[in-house]
Amino acid sequence: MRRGIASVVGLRLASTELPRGTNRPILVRPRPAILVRSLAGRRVAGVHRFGKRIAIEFDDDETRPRQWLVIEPRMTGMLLIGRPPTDAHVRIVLGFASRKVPRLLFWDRRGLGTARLLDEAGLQAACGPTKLGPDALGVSAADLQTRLSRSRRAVKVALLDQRVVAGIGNIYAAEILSLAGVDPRVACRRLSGADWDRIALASRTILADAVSHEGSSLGDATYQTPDNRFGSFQDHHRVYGRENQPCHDCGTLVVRFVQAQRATFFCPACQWRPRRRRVRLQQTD
DNA sequence: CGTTCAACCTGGGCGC
DNA sequence: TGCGCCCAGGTTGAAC
Repeated sequence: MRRGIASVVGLRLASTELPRGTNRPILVRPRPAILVRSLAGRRVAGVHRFGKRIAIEFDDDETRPRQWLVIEPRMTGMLLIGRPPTDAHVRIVLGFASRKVPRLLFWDRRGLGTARLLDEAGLQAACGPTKLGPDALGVSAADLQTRLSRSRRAVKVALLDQRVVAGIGNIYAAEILSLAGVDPRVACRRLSGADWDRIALASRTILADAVSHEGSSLGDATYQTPDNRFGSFQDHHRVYGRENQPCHDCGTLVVRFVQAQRATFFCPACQWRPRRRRVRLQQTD
């Protein structure tokens, strides 16, 4: 998404529109009238990604400090230079005086996304290390181990915590643990160093692979790149969305269950619980 | 500290 | 065809 909108860098804003949402408008800060005025005539100095968030950076000028429009697409939000899937649900239209890139849209069907114009301190508070852990595309086993080795949380739930590691969502948490061969239900403190090695490697591998396939475009969240290409990573999913279908590695049927109010998919044969260290009573069968 | 639940929304899919 | 449910790449805060 970030790379797809990089062509707006250097362009100057000619207009900002916030079309009325159907029911409730998406969360925009500051309120629309002020946001529009704050953005008028600004030049885009850069586009950045912090975990799942995109930050469009605007130069400072005589009256205004350097600021960042931080966009959280959440479930169905997309940044588009091309056409929106529907005319409804266009939330923000940034117009540029450019033939090549006349506009950048934030489209969000469900409207759960947010957009906030922040100064340096606000950016730090929203996207700094207190809110976001190391990026999942480059996370190391040591990063994960120092944050989670004493945690009692189930490893899949912990991987979804953006303060632990930034950028892993529900699809990729399942895919990462599948590749790593780790049971999503296991408490973090039960995992070994070798487990963390495999999880960190799987995180980097799965996300790099997903990015190169331009994401997963499935039913609800039909992701499109900013220039309207659909992702294809859904065709490479090991477990996500594959309930009752055979595991590609062993043929066992993929299981779906709910964990922290989110669907979890895993192969119960390839992703086993580690044996408890505590001695168990002998079974007398 | 960890888990569960509700809330914020729209719309596709499914069973009846 | 219509209706009611369940489900969905997310985050937050309250309650237990």
